[in-house]
Amino acid sequence: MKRPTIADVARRAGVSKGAVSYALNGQPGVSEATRQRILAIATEIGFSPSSAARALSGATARAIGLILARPARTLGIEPFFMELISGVEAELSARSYALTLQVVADQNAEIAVYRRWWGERRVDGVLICDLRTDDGRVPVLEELGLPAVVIGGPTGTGGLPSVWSDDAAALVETVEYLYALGHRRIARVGGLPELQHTAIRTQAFTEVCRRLGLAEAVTASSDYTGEEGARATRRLLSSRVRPTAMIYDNDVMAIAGLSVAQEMGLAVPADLSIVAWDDSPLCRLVHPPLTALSRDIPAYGAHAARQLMQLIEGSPTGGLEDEAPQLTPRGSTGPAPGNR
Amino acid sequence: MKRPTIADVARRAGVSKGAVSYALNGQPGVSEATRQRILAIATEIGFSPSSAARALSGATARAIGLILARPARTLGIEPFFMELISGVEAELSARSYALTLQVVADQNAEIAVYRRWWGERRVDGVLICDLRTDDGRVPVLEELGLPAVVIGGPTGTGGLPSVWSDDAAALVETVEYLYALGHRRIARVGGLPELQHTAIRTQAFTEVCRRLGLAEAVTASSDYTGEEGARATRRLLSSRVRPTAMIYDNDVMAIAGLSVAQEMGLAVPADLSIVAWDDSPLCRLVHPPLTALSRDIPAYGAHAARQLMQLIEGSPTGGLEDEAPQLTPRGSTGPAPGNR
DNA sequence: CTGAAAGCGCTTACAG
DNA sequence: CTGAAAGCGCTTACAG
Repeated sequence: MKRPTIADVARRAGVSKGAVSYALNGQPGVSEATRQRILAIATEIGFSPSSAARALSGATARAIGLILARPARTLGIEPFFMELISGVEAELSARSYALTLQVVADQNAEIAVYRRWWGERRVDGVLICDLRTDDGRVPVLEELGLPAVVIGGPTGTGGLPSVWSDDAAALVETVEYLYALGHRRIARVGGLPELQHTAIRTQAFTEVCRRLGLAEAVTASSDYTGEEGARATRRLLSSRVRPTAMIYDNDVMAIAGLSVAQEMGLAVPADLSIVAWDDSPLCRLVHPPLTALSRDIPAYGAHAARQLMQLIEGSPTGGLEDEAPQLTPRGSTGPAPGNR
Repeated sequence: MKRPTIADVARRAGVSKGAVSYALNGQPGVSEATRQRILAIATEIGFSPSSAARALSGATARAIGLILARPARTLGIEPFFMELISGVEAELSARSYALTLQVVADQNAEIAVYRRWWGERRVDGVLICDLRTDDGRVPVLEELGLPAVVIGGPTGTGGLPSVWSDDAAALVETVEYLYALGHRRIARVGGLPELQHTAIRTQAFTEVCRRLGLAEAVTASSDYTGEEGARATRRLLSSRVRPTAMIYDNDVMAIAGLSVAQEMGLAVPADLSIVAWDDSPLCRLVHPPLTALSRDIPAYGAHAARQLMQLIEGSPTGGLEDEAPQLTPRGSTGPAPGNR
């Protein structure tokens, strides 16, 4: 089956190729009656303009890129990325933009792909995740002039617009909530320390603990896997004065922490309160269900995609502060031991 | 910054554009010395050939498509898709192929996107997931002549090659293992009944139970969410003669089932044995860790991608049977009650 | 081994 | 409002 081209539509409509192009793209230059006739014929013979030809004649590639630079084993277990992608897609598909996804080993590989995509004109813009402190991708994207929106921030994004949420505020709210429940020894299992949002949360944690006069404000670092979450929990719960509340930087580690607590004979929340960052269906699967910091991740992705579309279309955009994560109390948090 | 074109490379090398093209694509027609000089210049000025121009002049788009037609909420919680994608990517990136990903609401939307991609020449081929019994995508892809590999099967794929694993054999092995442990009342919480692999598993389950003389071979249907897994478990465990072992079609439902058992005061595995299909790190996070049917999902994705590459390059391919899922016993299965 | 040229299928000024 | 034509950046026969 030969794929129809614009010439086929033009011939059947008895007009020039230019007229078909104008009709399809909603440009002035054809009468309304002609436009309708052309559109009907295009639909009838199943014509879609070649994306390559369009891109080559100066229009856009109608595709954006997203690169994930995490090991496959941590990508799969975190619902975050799939939820983000589905939100991005919702925004893109409304405009028939495609999403080009790539999974790479590290940031150098990621940067190489940006350079290649730029040279190939394969994408009109990119969304970048997992912002690091002093992120090497930012200057490269700025140098290339490849439109980019950072998912994260708001600092360290150079001149790139970002879509971000106020993690510091959410962390402060969480610690104050635990403090109100009587907790005085609060520990935290943080994510990869080189990630910007980890640093923001760690700093907020340290500051609010100091302000409230909590001495033992330990943050353990991890790689988001259940194994590391369990190991960090075991270590913290084995310390001389063990914490009565723990905050985890993702749901998988929180669930692993819950298991460790149970294995060590501690009741949750009677002996230990647990809070998970990034709510997910997993948090409601376990017993007790986990108190979590919830946010609408698909919406987050959709907002980032919308900002990028704007940027590609040439409207300046200053980025967007999304809603801060909401503390959603469930069964895993309660009054501190000896405080009931 | 203006992006360099093939003409820039040709000018600096003092050759024609044709010569540059031959050099870059490893075609005969240039001397080795010239080729090396051209390649060095291309690297130096950061030249990558425009994917649009390449695609337009008859070469391939160097992209394949993958469409996921599941609701966002079930996409995120199942590690399956991300693991599959990371395996696909590993195969693609070695050849600098891009992956175009789309998330749609239903199969009609999916078919519409295939038609559009074909018309746009946006992808050279597609990978299709979640094969249904009497799947509407198969005849459309065959009619279009869009190269496609089915992830699933091996039946119901029409003339399309498929990469599949022997789910029936794995299910039989599982039931026989539970039977050997003394279980005589085994129930199953299956996935979406319209999916081909669900049907295959259900049929295998029914047959092996009949062969072993197990009367109560109930299969409950579900949508893979924890909520439905929990509901089905509650219903099955409340029946007059409750099962002593349960098999779940995904890990999330198995974890939900474990929670329900605990909530109903049943010890796992003393009162109830649990088996999860598709092992994942989640299965090792809970207590007891779940016995599971494990397979290498990234490898599965990589194999499918490789088959598709072959198909695109014109080599006929008959599909591939991947390894059957392996039963991995952990703490959630044990002797049937009264059989210890 | 190399160069000049046609052509892929669009978009978009430029004439009429 | 419409048509003829140039041009996007490649690839690939076709001459030399």
